[in-house]
Formats: sequence, structure tokens, C-alpha cells
Amino acid sequence: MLLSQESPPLEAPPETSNTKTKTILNLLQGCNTLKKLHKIHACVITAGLLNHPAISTKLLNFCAVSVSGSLLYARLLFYQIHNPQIDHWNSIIRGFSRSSSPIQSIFFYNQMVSIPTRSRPDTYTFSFVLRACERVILPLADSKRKEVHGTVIRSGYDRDFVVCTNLMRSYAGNGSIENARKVFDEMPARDLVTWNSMISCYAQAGFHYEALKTYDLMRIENVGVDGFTLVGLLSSCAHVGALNLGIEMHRLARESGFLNRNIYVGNALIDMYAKCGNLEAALSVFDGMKKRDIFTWNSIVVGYGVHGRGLEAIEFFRKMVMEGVKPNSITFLGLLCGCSHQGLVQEGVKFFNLMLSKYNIKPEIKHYGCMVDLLGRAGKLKQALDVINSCPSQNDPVLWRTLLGSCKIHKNVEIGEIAMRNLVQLRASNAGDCVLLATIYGEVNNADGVSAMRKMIKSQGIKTTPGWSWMEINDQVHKFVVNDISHPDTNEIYMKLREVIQEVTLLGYVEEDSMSLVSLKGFSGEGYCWGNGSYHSEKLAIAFGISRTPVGTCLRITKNLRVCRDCHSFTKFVSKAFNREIVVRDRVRFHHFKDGECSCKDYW
DNA sequence: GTAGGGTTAG
Repeated sequence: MLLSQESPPLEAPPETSNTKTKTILNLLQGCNTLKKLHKIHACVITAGLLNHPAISTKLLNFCAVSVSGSLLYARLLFYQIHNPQIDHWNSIIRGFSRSSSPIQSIFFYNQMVSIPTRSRPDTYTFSFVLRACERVILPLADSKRKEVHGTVIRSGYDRDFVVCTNLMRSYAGNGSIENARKVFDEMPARDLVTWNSMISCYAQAGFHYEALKTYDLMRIENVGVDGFTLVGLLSSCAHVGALNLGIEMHRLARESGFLNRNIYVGNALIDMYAKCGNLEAALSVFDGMKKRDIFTWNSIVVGYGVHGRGLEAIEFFRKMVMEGVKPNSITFLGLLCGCSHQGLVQEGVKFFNLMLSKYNIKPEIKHYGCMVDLLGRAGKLKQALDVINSCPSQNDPVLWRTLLGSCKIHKNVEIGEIAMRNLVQLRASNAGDCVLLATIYGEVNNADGVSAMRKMIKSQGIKTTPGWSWMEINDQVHKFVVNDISHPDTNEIYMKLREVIQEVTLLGYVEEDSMSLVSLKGFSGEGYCWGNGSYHSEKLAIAFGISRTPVGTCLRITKNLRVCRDCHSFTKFVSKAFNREIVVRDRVRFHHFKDGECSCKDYW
């Protein structure tokens, strides 16, 4: 009931309509609870002022938009207003667009546009309804978005920065990054927010290369940068390992004053440096920050963790807790990752237990994955199996796949078969898993096992993740895939590669061809590169890097899969033969190659 | 009076 009998008017009705209006507007001004609003609403009805434009707008706005409002109430109120005006429509559409039921927003928009004599949508209406489309995940939202887009164009709002930004985000948020780009390209002019949004749309969709390319265009158009630009670009630099561009962002941040003013920028810088393999620089930014939040601490803990420097990650964790910052589930991912790569089994187990007992953080599947990796890597395969069995969602193929990976390191057929059986049962086994188990069989000279895996792959059809490597030279990011011939300097790269192979062969490099799994050659199984005799993307990147950078320059490579044994051995030899430090960031960790050795100590 | 952009993990 809107007119509760227990809600008497707040004061005696004013005498004239004008004073009534003023009194009610004053009351609305001070209204901060729904209860007070109930009473004011009752007054409004008694005074017959519900259709007074200022009053109804304020009433509705409070219900639909303010934190103490109620959308249910807003909807009832809306239907009491005769001939709602643009402000009313915008209020109700705005309110629902950010609610848990954004579809209602579209519903009201539909009503609004269904009768042409009603208010026409304006720039605000479009912004709100597009936000609603972005949040509704039904396929229907797609056609709605296109329809709204059409209306936007027909009504001339396609020149409006804000509407177009909303359109872009709405498209990108639903997987249609091409349409987002199309909107961007077709705008007659763009402001800084539009550029930043394009970058963040790309970054959030995982198109980091395109995000960085957008910055090239930005430079040409001279639009400048702000903190948002820097953060978006730094995140993409971190993802693709573009250190030089990241350093350029750092310089811009320093010069423009954002470094000290904006905690986001500092946080993104720490993450970028850590992900690009330069922990010292990450630490220096960290040390220089006046204020630190959970992102700052997590970035440094995770940074040390993925570099396999578990003890230091633990040290940062201690400092963070001492400074009163509460760790979250990501902090523990960093810790467990660090423990796993440094073989700190006891510490890892301790932190895993601490999560729930002390910090009330429920371990998620990723944390279980770290534990399986920690124990499995250390050869405690039975315990790793127990962890999977204790996990609430033991039906996750990733856990079994991690265990299978550990079985490969320790050549354990028995538990490897258990892992594979579970993967098959979950209908999740892929070619990469077969390759892993086949490797284990091969290493214990089990020819039948190898042959069974070969059959399994044939019957399933090979489904693999294509491997790629990024490398940045002079602010340009170069991407290579296996046996790549798309690079403009392909001939030069292959010539250099053959030369490099000759050099390292003189030092003792032998291309690994351990398994005689002829039918598997050249494939990249999910998680691990596989195959010999083919030119893996990092070999091409290394050859390119050697030919294009001065002697002694460190080569930094980022790849999407794990390094295969052959490439790992190759890179060690190259680091010695050419006196180069080579930093390879693979899917799970960093490898620092120097003087023929790798920081992972051949344990990855 | 109402609208658009950012970081870790995934």
C-alpha cells in the first residue's frame, strides 16, 4: 500500500497551492529515507499535486535512483503519473539499467518509444538503455542494441560522445568488439574518454595488441593522455610483455604528475614491470608509492610469486598484514604460486589452511590448482590426488590436468592414468593430455601405452591451442606463430634462425626428438608446446631478436603456452653462444636464461 | 539535476 493508514500527513495542509508546492518540495529536499518518502507521497496525493512536474520528478528520482530508494515503489509511482515527461522516463530507465533486473529498463524504453506522441528519447535515455543492453545477457539484448543503435543514428545522436561511448561499451561487453570499433571509427570526432574507452574495450576483450595499436593512432591525432589512458595501456603492456612501451608510459606518468596523484597508475606500473620480467623496477615503483591499497600489495606479491620467488612473496605478505591491509583470494594465489615454484611445500600448505581459518577466505578452484601443482611438482603425487578429492568441485578438468603434468615430471604412470581416466570421464580430455600421458609412457618405454595414446588422438581429432610468442623491439610488438611466414621479414628471420641453430649445435645443442611419436610432431598440445622439427614461435622470435638488437641486449619473449623441452634447451644454448640474457614468460611462469642456465633450474 | 573511461586474479 502506498498510502499507509499509519502515515498521517506530516503537517497541516498549507492553504494555497503555491505554498503547498513549496512545502512539499522542501520536504523532498530533506528526504533521505523511504519511510519519509511514503509520508511525503501521501501528502502529495492528498494535495492533488502528483502531476506537478517538479514534485513528481523529484519523488520518482528519489525512488528510482537514490541508494535508499526502491525500484518497486518507483514503478508503482511511475504508473500514477499521467503523461510522463522525459525526466520521468529517464529516471525509471536509469534506475532499472543499473539494477539487478536491467531488462526492466529495456521494457520501459520500449513503452516510451512505442507511442510517437510521447517524449522522444534524448542523449540520457540512450545512455541508460545502452547500459541496460550491456548488462542483459539474453540474445534479445543483441537485437535491441542494434535497434537502439539505429534509432540513435536516425535521431542524430551518433555525434554525441557519451552516447557513442556507451554504444561501444555495450557492443564490446557482449563480445562484439568489431562493432565497437565500427562505432568508434564512424564518429565524426572523439574525445579523450572515447579513446580511453576504445583501449579498455580492447584490453577487457583480451585484444591487447589492438589496444596498443590504438595508442599509435592516438599519438598521431595528438589527443594527449590521462591516468585512464596510462592504466589501460599499462595493463595491455603487461599482458603482451611490452616493456619498452611500458617504460614510455612510466615516463609519461612521471612527467604528467599522474604517478604521484593516481594510485591506479602506480599499481598498473608495478604489475607491468613484474609481468615484463623486471622485478627490480616493480619494486622501485612500489617503494616510491605514498599510498598503497590491496591492488598494490597483490601486484607485488603475485609478481614475486610468478617469478618463483616465494620467500620474498611471503615477506611482502607479512608486511602487508602488518600495515593492516586485509589479504584477499588473489593475494593467496600469488603466495601459493610462489611457494609452488620455489618448492616451499610446508609454507604453501600452511598458507592454504590459513586462508579459511584466519582470513575467512574460501579457497577457490585456482587455489586448489596451486596446491595440486605445489605437491605434485614436489613429487608428492598421492597427496596431490588427495587434494583433488577434497576439493568441492573435483570435476574440474584443470585439476586433473595439473596432476597429469606433475606425473610427467616424475614419470608416474599409475597416477597419470588415474588423472587421464578422470579427464576422459569428464569428457574433457584433449590432445595435449594424450601427449602428456604418451610422454610418460615413452619415458618408461611403454610402447603399448604410446600407441594407445596415438590412437586416442586420432579418434578424437587433434584439437590444439595454437602457440604464439610476442617480442617487442623498438616499441613495436612482433607476434610469431609456429612456422610463421606472415612476418614481412620472414626470409631474413629463417636465415638467421638457421645460422643460430648452427652456432648452438657447435656448442652441443641437439634438437630433442625423444618420443618417436611421429604422428604428434609439430602439434602444440594445450598447456605444453609439443613437437620437434618445426620452428616454434619462440625460436623465430629469438632469431629475429638477435638479428635486430645490438649484441648484449636482453631479449624478452612472452608466449601463451608453456615452453617445450626442446625450446628450453635451445634457449639455454643461445644465451651462452650469443652472450644474451633471455627472459621468457610462458603461460605459468618466468624463465631467465643466462650463460647457458635457466632460473627454473630445468624444473617447470 | 540526470550520461561515458582505469589496476591484481580469471
